[in-house]
Amino acid sequence: MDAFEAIAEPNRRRILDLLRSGERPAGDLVEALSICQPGVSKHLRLLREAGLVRVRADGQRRLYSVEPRQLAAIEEWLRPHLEFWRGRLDALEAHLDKEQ
Amino acid sequence: MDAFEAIAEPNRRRILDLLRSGERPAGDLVEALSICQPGVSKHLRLLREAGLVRVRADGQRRLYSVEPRQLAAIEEWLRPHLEFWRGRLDALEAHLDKEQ
DNA sequence: CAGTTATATAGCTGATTAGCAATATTACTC
DNA sequence: GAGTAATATTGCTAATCAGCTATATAACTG
Repeated sequence: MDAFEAIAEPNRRRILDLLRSGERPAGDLVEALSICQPGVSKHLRLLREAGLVRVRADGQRRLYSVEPRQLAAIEEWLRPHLEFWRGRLDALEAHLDKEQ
Repeated sequence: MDAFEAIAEPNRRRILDLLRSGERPAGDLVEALSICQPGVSKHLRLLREAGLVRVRADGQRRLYSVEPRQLAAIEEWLRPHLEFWRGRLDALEAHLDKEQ
């Protein structure tokens, strides 16, 4: 699963949101997510395989944290689209200003 | 299907890429995509339902173009993540500078 | 070592989906 | 109106996936 598919699922986006405040044990995420523990574990695995999170062991717990490179890859796809349209909006505004 | 799911599919991202140069008839996209015509048509429908493209009729052809608002919505989810990590990298650099 | 806690995996089910071939629709042309 | 071109819809199949329960693994605690 690539990063685009990984962030298509709301619970996985929520996990990434929760990890924005720093690394957290899997249990924290289970509490926050209203799906069962194995479900969260599976999402974490997919996120890891997509390169979006990292794990390290801390005793019997696993601490997860965001791996930002793949998020940057998504932004790299998105940026040209946004730039193109930002340009269009700017041009429209300039046009309207001119008409006043 | 929401915008996140819509851009999870490579052919749909490719369609959006192709539409960056302006509106195009569906047939152009079929030629570019190496999947069958009904397949492209279905992707276009999903993109439309996700609010990512717009259509207008031109005779027997349908001209598709990008609708940027939903792409902006994706960027809005993404931005805080990128900002957070940009901040971390900046802090790291400052730290390393200080140590020299 | 027995019990407990934290997390992962396996196995299942229902839902969704990407692809195709075939057909329908709509508009244009003669 | 008949034929053709462009696109959409239908109906199918194989694959994927999110969720669950049950079970396994691994680490800590007495």
